[in-house]
Amino acid sequence: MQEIRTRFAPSPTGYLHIGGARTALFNYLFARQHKGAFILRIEDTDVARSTEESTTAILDAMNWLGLDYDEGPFFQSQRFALYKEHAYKLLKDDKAYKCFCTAEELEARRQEAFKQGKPPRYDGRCREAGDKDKPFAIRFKSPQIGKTIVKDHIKGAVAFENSEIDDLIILRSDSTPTYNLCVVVDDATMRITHVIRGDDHLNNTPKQIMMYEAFGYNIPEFAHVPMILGSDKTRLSKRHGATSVMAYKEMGYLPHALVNYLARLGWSHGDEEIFSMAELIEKFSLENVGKSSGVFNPEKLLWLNAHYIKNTKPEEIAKLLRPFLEAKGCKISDDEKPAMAVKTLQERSKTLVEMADGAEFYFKDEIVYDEKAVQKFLKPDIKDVLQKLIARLKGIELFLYSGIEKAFQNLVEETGLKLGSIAQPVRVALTGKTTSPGIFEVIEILGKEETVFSGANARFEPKTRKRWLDKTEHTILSM
RNA sequence: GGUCCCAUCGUCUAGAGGCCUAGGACAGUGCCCUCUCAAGGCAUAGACACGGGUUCGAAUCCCGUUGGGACCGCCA
Repeated sequence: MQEIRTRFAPSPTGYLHIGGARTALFNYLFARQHKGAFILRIEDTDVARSTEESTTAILDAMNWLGLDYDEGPFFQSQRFALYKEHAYKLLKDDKAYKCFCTAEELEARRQEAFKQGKPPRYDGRCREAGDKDKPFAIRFKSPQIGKTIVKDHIKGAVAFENSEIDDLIILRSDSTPTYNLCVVVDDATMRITHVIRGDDHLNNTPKQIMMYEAFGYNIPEFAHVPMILGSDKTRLSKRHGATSVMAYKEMGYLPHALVNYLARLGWSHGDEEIFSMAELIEKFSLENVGKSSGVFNPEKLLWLNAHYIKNTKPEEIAKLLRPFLEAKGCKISDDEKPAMAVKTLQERSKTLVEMADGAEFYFKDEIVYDEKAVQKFLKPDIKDVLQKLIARLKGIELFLYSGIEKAFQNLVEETGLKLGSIAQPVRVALTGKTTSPGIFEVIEILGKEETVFSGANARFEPKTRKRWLDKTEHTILSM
């Protein structure tokens, strides 16, 4: 049984985008499932547009997504000799010819054809031109009779009339190779068995098949996956929001949430929605990739992200959260507190950015008070109750959830107040906001010292004071 | 303009001729739970683009129409 080999072949002209990531993922899954090899190839034959930064960005993104490759990255720019050799071989075999038309002439003819509403095809005029003492490009002499059938794992058999396919340039007049030549040479020499790529390449495929045949190479299997569209059903672009994979990292997404989302965009396994990487590798199949293009739905991605935030160990989330907290100026000393804080926020955060916002107060000596919240909940008439609460909290030996809860309950019984009318002011006093994790857990994590002290120092005047006061500063509640 | 691809709820999709009064998920709506915000639970609304065939029977097969998309480069 032959080894399954797939490849992802981005061109380094920008960051890794959502569509590319999905193509990479499908190739990765297919290779892993068949215990084959996943190869990364950088298609940088267009020297003018390719940049090293793009290559790095793509590598970073793949690494973040967990798409590790077995071979590569290979750079086409380092294989020019090989392509040139192939082009000249075809020339020698009379399967290609020199074209002396200039780029300008070609462009003018194309414009003219468009104007007349005709297909802008090359007319093959240099096929019989022979040799001239002029600069030339090399064109592939594509067979003009018969049909070429693309047997595609997703689209089925797609037939093209050979007469519709024109002679494409494989070697530019500056001796650099073009895309179609490179892909064929590389896929053949790298022994790629399955070419899984976007269906924008479907129309190129017959040309490539012709070249495989001209070289006498085996034709790989093809699978053309449908495009990803934006909400208006046009090709996904920046207009529709973030398209860069790494932008999602910055927005606080978990890599596996994106992976899971991308896998389910176009592929399905019955009614299942949640897949671990291991499950994806086990269950993925090209047969279950849909034929139609799909709209990228940020809301569902967000839901998946929330799901994984909820269902990942707090310690792991804490690790991922750390840079987000530090970006907000939080100083993280120990490892225990972040994990505890995370635990209280997992059910209420859809992204790590959101979680960092919610966790900020745990880690800052100074918190920002929401003015409206202060005015609404920290009224003087609550001072008395707060004072009583502080006294009770002070009396707790083991400062844990159950004891704290009991302190509140006792106070509720004693004062006849509703829990809410006590909890809300305390929440504002401790967090500066009206929304937070459960107040008992907040108090437990903050600890006795900080709770009692900041509770005592809670603002009752709309000044710009922060929660944590220096011990020497005066307190509003006299203690 | 030519070639090619595609077509089930708003979105992702299940559906391989009878299991479909079309299932699930996200988003929406309502209720429950509740110290806030969430999460969760329950319920609800919502689709086979259209027209012809084939068949006892079609979301499923065929043809056409319409609508979307991709490609037509000395870009990849």
